[in-house]
Parts: sequence; structure tokens; C-alpha cells
Amino acid sequence: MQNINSILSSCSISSHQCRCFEKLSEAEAALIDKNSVKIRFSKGEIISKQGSFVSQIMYMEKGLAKVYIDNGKNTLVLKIIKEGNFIGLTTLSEDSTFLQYSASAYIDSDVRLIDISVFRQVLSSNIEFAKEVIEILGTNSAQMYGRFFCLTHKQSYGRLADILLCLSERIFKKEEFELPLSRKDLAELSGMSSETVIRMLKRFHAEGLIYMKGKEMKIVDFEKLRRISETG
Amino acid sequence: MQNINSILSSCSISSHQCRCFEKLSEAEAALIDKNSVKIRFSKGEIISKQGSFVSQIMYMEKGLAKVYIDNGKNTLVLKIIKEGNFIGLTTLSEDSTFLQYSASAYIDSDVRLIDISVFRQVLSSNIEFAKEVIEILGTNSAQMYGRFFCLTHKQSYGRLADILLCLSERIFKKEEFELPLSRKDLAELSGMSSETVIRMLKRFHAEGLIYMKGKEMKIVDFEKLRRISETG
DNA sequence: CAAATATATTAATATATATCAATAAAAATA
DNA sequence: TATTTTTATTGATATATATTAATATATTTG
Repeated sequence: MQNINSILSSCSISSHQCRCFEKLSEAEAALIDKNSVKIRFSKGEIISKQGSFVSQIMYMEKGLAKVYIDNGKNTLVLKIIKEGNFIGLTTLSEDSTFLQYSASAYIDSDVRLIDISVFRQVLSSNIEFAKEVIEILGTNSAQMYGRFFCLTHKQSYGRLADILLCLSERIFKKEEFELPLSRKDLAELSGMSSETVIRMLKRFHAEGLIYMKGKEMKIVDFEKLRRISETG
Repeated sequence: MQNINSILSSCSISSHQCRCFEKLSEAEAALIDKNSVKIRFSKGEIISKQGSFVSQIMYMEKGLAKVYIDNGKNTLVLKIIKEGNFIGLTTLSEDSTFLQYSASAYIDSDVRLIDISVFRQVLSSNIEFAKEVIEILGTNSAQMYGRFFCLTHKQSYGRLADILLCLSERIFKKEEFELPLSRKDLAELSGMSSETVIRMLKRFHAEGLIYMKGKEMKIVDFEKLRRISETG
């Protein structure tokens, strides 16, 4: 039995396993390989900048990055990208000549930049590949919808619980981890100020839901954290 | 020269013209036609309900509807669907067995329900159709990102300005119109309480940006309204 | 290592917006 | 048309969270 709240999480990372490159023929794989470059971005470096011209499709080979929108005053992290995911496929759309969002690396990351016209060409010749792209776009939207709802209608406490669970369960896959994100990063993810993040974390710690010391984090009580995520 | 703020609107209706059915062969069009039904929904009726089993793709032939998420306490309208648009293509993804959102009609509407397996079948056989679907999904995400940012980081005043501009420019294509949405509908669209909507509308009216009498609406000063949309 | 810089923490205060409650107006129904 | 129900409006109050500012702690750099 599926609960409606289970789809409503501020979690921002895709759980979808990208399988599209498996669908390529040898020739297609070679074509993509020939028309792409692998670039290493250091922690904190900007991978792509909002407003710039779209000329490639970016694929995260190794690392962790954020995709975000910034209006000069506020920043909203749309999603976290881990290895094996595209930084953005929405740019495939003919309408989007300019990048709508920026991306930057949380940790040292290897990104493959694929020429967009070559990518489109392969898309036109390989229907299995295209279907996989549809799959990715659909999953991405679904994720975004849940996150959208939470960031507009859940309160801070629940939103932060979501993010902590997301980090532990989907990104590090451990209950204990060294956080590569700053408090400000957490704030951009959960749509609140960094001061509020700190206060909430402190409260979680005091209530025994997490253990925290600087960047060290440990989820102590998953159950209660999930309940907070659900009740707001 | 493109301004970054121009992409940041809470506007919730796709400006993308769906062209996917044009790509079908006669046989494919017939197949889809044979495996679909047209249903008329009256104003206020629920078209589909969050949590239910996904078995068809819904296409708005005529009318106006909202696609929304509801947790029993709050409602967020994800987008407005007008004629010539899909109510949701994200359900195409194999992952989504259950509907993540509900839809209901703002006005009397004709909706075509297409069997999802037939839709997928056509997708597998016609690459131009698949590419068009990718186009739609990409445009939808882009729209959603802008809206997401606005609803989390713009204040009410700017968000409501967005919605009014959206209604006038994209939906009714007139500066004067009879609003088929209630104040509560506006609230769900702009992510605030209906009381706040009323107060903001009153203020717009007092400041001479709009003229309003009950459900009659007229945009008086587009320029100022746009400035409010941009500055917050 | 010391100095400089960036990040984290804490507390006090401000504020936008929700909530609550009461009334008015409009729409639906008998 | 009168009655009931729903929607809109208004004002008073509550509250979550941002903002500001000051201090402490890390981290980076010379």
C-alpha cells in the first residue's frame, strides 16, 4: 500500500539509474566519444553558468554537483547530481538556447561534455536511446514536483529532515558521513537561511535525532526523522 | 539581449505548441484514435486523482484545467493546462505506476484519454513523435524550474503579478477578462492563502495596476506589473 | 606558524504572511 | 422569491522564519 506522503519529499537527487548509454551501438558510442571531452572540476568550481549559450550536454562521470538558479539575491538548488546522471537534459529542447540554471561542483568531479548536435543526431537515429531519455526526463519531473510541493508547503523542520535523509540514504548510503556541503549549501537546498539551518540542526541534535560535530553527521533516529519529514 | 529575470516567472502555463500528433502516420493516428476516448468534464470536476493507477495519457482537447498536488492540508497547482497540451507526460516513465498529481477542470473541458501502452507503442515506432515528446518534457521542466524558484524566493506581491500577467497574456490573450478561477484557485497557484490574494489584489487595484470587480479583471498597467514581477 | 579570510554560531529584532473569526456578498437550491 | 450554501472580504492576532549584527571557530594563505 502506497502512502501519498512517500512521494512528497524535498529530496533532490535522482534515484533513477541512467541506462541510456547502454542502448548505443558501437558506432554511436564512438561518435559520442569522439565529440565529447572529459573535464575535471575542482571542489567549488562552476561547471556551467546560467544565461550562457547551450552547446553541450553535460554528464557527471564522477563526483557531486548542484544545479541551481540564482537571481543575484537568492539561490535555489534544483537538484543534486551524482555520478551517472546528466546535469541537464532539458537543454535538449530546441526552445532553450540559453542555460536556465548554473551548476557547480560540491567535490572534485569529472564531467563529460557532449556536443549537443551530435547528441541530437544520435537521438534521431536510435529510438531506444530516445526512450531512455524520455524516461530520464519523466523521472526528473516527478522528483521535481515532490520537491516543489515540499519547499512551498512544508515547514523548515520537515524540509531539513528530508535533506538529511536524502543525503544519508541516497547519496552517501551510510548513516554516518562527512558532509561536503556547507550550512549555506544546506540552506539553498532546503529553501531557508543558513542561520535557520543551524538552529534546526541544533534542535535535531538536542532531540537525539542526529549526532553532529562540525561536518561530521550521523543519523541516529531514522524513524523519528521520517515522521518529521511527513508531518512537516 | 536576454535578461535573466525574464526566465523567472511563476507563470504556470506552457507556451509550447504541442506538435507531436502531426508527426504520426495515418495508421498510427488511427491506432491512437481507436484506443482513446474523449470525455467531457464539467467545471470543477476531477479529471484524475493523485494516487490512482496510471493507465492512460490525458490530452486536453478543449478547456482549461489545473494539475495539482494536495497533501490534505495544502494544495499546490503545478501548472495550468489549456487546449492542445498534455495533462501529464511524466507518467510515461516506467517508474510511475501511480499518479503523483490530481487534475481538475476550471471550465467545461474535453479530455482525450489515450491508452498508455498504445502511446508507448507508437513512441517506439516513430522517432519524430518521440523527439516531440522529448521537446514537450524539456519545455515543461524549464517552465517548472522558473516557477519553482519564484514560489520559493519571490514574495507574494511579485508572485501574484506573475499569475495575473500569465492569465492575461498566455491564457485569455486579452487585457480584460472574466476570471474563471476563484480566489482560492489564485492562492493555490501563487502559493499563498486566499486572504493574502485578496489583500494583494486590493492593493493592485488601489495602486491602479489592475481594475477589478468580482470576477471581472483588467490589466491596466502592464509595465508596472512587470516591474513588480521582476523586483519581488 | 601567524595572519587573513571564510564559515559557523548565537542572540535580538523585524516582518511577511498565515491563521482565526466575523461579516458581506454571491451563487446555488428549494 | 426566499433560503441555504459557498465564496469573498475585512480586521485582529499569531508565528515562522528572515535579517542584522556580533562573536567564535575553521580554513586558507603568506
